[in-house]
Amino acid sequence: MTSLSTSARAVLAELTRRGRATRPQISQALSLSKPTVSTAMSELEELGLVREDGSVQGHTGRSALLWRIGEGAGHVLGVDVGVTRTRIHAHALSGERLLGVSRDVTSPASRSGAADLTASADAAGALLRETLPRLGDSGPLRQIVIALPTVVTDRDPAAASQSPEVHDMLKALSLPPAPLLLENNVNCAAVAEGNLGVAQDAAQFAYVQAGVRIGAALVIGGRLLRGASGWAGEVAHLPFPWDAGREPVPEGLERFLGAEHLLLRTAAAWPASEGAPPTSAEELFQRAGEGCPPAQRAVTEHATQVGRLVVAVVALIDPGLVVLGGGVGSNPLLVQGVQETLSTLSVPVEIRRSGLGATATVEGAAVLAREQALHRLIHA
Amino acid sequence: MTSLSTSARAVLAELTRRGRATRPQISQALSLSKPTVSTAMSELEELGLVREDGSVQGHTGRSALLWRIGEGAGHVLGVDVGVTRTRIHAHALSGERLLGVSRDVTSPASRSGAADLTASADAAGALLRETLPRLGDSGPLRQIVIALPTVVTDRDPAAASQSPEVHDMLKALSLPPAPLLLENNVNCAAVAEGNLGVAQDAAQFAYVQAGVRIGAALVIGGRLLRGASGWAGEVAHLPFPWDAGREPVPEGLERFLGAEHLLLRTAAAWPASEGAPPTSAEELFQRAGEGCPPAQRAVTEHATQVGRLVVAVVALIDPGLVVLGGGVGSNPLLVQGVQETLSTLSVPVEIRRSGLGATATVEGAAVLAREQALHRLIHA
DNA sequence: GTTAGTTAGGTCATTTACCTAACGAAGTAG
DNA sequence: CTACTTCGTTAGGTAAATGACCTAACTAAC
Repeated sequence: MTSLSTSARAVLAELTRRGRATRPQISQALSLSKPTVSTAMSELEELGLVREDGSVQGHTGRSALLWRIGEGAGHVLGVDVGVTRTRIHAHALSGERLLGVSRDVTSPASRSGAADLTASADAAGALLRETLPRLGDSGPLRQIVIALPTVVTDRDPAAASQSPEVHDMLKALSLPPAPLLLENNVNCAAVAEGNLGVAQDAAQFAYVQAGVRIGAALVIGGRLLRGASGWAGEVAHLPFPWDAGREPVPEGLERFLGAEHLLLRTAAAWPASEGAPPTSAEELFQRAGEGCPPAQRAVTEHATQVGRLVVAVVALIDPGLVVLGGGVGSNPLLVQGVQETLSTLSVPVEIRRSGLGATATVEGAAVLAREQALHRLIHA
Repeated sequence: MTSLSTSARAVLAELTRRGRATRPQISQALSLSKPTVSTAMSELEELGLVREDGSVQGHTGRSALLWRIGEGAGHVLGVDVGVTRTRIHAHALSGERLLGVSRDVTSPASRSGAADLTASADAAGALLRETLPRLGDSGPLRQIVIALPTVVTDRDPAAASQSPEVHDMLKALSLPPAPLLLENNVNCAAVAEGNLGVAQDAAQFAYVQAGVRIGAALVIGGRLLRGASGWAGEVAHLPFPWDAGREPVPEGLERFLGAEHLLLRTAAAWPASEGAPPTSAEELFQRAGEGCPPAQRAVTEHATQVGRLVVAVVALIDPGLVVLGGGVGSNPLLVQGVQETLSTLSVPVEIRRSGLGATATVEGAAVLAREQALHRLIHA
């Protein structure tokens, strides 16, 4: 493809920011003259990257044509290779969703919570092969982002597939040929919160996911903080307990704050008079909401501990906003307890609960894929 | 001043990166033609921003002239308003140091460790008035950065001086008219490590300062991570102890890891057979180095606790490199202990001790001032 | 000492990528 | 219908950067 002119790149970038826009709008936003915007737009139209889409009427004066990203710009895939369920979303480069499908991972490993990537990848691969033909003509596939429930040391699959586990997973997926990036699933969920969820207005925020496992992600100025080798946000490795006299356990926080251990602790403290203890986090929270005292005690205690993790995050990086997500973290009862724990802190911070649910990860992957594809189109 | 042309800006930026460079070097680095670089350089020379400085000989072919930032580019001031000592460094925009002076703060408050900004500002103001005339003709003063031992919520003094404490401090300083920014002292020290110290090769790193007080700073991609309201790195507010059964103390970590409490704990555990316990952190570390068992025990224990703080930093943001600084933190014995504590962690990380000493903060302030001044020259 | 080869640095016509000005087209307001 | 406003195109102009070419200055080798 011939390279775009500078002004065409600028116009394309502005158009992706606005979704739909008229040439006079773009002209004013970029401080470019009308002829310059017109020639740039023609250049983009000839490549199929933009197309006319209606016009603005009702104002005085001649009505302006509206423009948007066209079909020739192509589409992207977000793939969530999850432990219990795998999901695929396809988005056009214009931002509209073309497709969203999901499927359970049926494998013995999925119940223990251990990350059996191959089983998940098999499921995702099958789903992909059924789904891709349904996309029809949506232009070229420009980018795939795969969300993984593991630390992603190398986002570039060429480097990452030197690890046999990743290599096997990629083979099982049998992806169509397109640029590919790997990303951590918590990072993806955080991106979704920033673009589609409750953190859209925040310049920076922290995302803390509490569920079967516990993880965090940081977004600063719209960019993920990945760390020197992809380990940023892996709070499972925090020393816990952290006390002067006691030796902390490696992976201590994971064992302490994960859903499984929450249930074990709850069961241990459960009085016989209340019947059988809850067998899932959902049940525990439901019974706490119904006023069952031992369930309330367990939830309060757990919220306090998650709150201390949040305090640590806030004291270190002062995100201004913390979004709580995940099966346990997005529960309103938990959010309230976390807020109380934070009240002693002098750092100003807001807590919000995620409203995106289980699809946050795929949506984030799709957003990242679209961003990456647009970046390549615009800056190269 | 008339505005610079685009190519002149690019040439100036490249020249500040390289210090000294020839036109062909710049031409190649920026992919600009030789005539373009030459005209841009003439433009800069006419404004006094650059000047010839020797030539490169010994190579085959005609020898190229070397260029550097000139005197007309002016100079900047870094001011460290410290609790016990105040320092001022003046740097030319070329980077070379013009002046470095310091003075003790004589005030009752300085001994208790409480931040009496006014006393420090009085001392800094007096030092400034004596020092400025010595600068001679170094061109215009383009930027002042003041390092403060407090949280800096607003770097812009216009906004910050709404707080009476900051307002009084600025009044006591009676600064010459020039653009002014405030910055946290630990942040400044971290910048110094990244530009002049042991972190020059690191794309990102964390700086942990342990001394009378404890603080941290994060540098990502050459930029300070300041947080939403300037509280990033204020690890003093971390909950401690952090245990399931115990209630953490607000400001707990500060009380636990500060030098004063290290000495109190050491004295409490000091056996009568060893004579009087150490009265300063320097003495404690010296006696530990000489093989005194109770001193060694105290140092080891303290290193373990600092190590756990470092583990928390690493688990959250994976900096890849952690620089230990401050009166206590930069001691080799402490660094060793921290390294051992980190050995259980699966995140790859390197620990280095700061070699800059007590001037790190001013130097960082001067570096920030120079960066800011260059940024304004180049991008406006 | 001389000459060949290489690199620095300047001059000038040309291209590129914008801009402003002006005008017809297409809408609204009265 | 007339007056007015805004859109979008055409024509002409300009500043910045380029490529091609030349001279200057230096090194290496004979």
